[in-house]
Amino acid sequence: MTLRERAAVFKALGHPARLAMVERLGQGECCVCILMEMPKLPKLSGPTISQHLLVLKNAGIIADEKRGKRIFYRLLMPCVADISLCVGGRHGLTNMSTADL
Amino acid sequence: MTLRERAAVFKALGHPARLAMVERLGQGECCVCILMEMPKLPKLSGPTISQHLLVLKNAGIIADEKRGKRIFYRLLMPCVADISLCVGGRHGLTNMSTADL
DNA sequence: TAGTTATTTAGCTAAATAACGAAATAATGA
DNA sequence: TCATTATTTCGTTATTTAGCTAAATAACTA
Repeated sequence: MTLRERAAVFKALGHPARLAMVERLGQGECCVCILMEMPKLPKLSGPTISQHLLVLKNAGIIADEKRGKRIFYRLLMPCVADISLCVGGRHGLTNMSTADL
Repeated sequence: MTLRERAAVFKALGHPARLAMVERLGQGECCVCILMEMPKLPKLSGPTISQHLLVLKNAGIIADEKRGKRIFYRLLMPCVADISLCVGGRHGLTNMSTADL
């Protein structure tokens, strides 16, 4: 993975709406309809949410799958959910676990 | 640390030049003059480098200190250097060490 | 003091991003 | 088949970002 590609991953995470989505997806896959109702953020329109999801998908962070009328997204890089802990908390990764949430 | 602040950290890391600088600073502090000569990137002008460093500083990722004629930068969040490993490599953080470079 | 080196600040332009509403697509249910 | 629901695509606008050159600042050296 090149420097450029790594930077693209961080860039994709560099928006509050997208980071919130990724943190939510860290708990397990969910459909767009759920992501559209996350209370963490000022309510964004459907199209805007959709665009943000596309950005994350293009960076290789998430993948989508259609099931019936809905589209479900899931995290392809589980570590990015942990990264938020690292950045948000003590500044070292060693001995970190999800219990630190 | 709020969602917004965490996102700001990722945003700051989301440019190849800045990510390269952070990865370099992960090996220890250095002055701007060194960062300006990193071979990893297409050569950027001094002012451009300076602006990138300011972005990293505003995000709380690095700090500067003047010593004589030079200004030295160092990493305030050592974990961000490790993050690059996580994103670039296998997608989990457990058992990661610098040997994985 | 004047000159040199290292770095930042200011001012600008071009390109990228974020957001929206309207329209399109796709799957289901009546 | 027609309407409904879930989501994306399109077209537009406002804002932000990345890069440059020129000028300013700060610390050393002759």
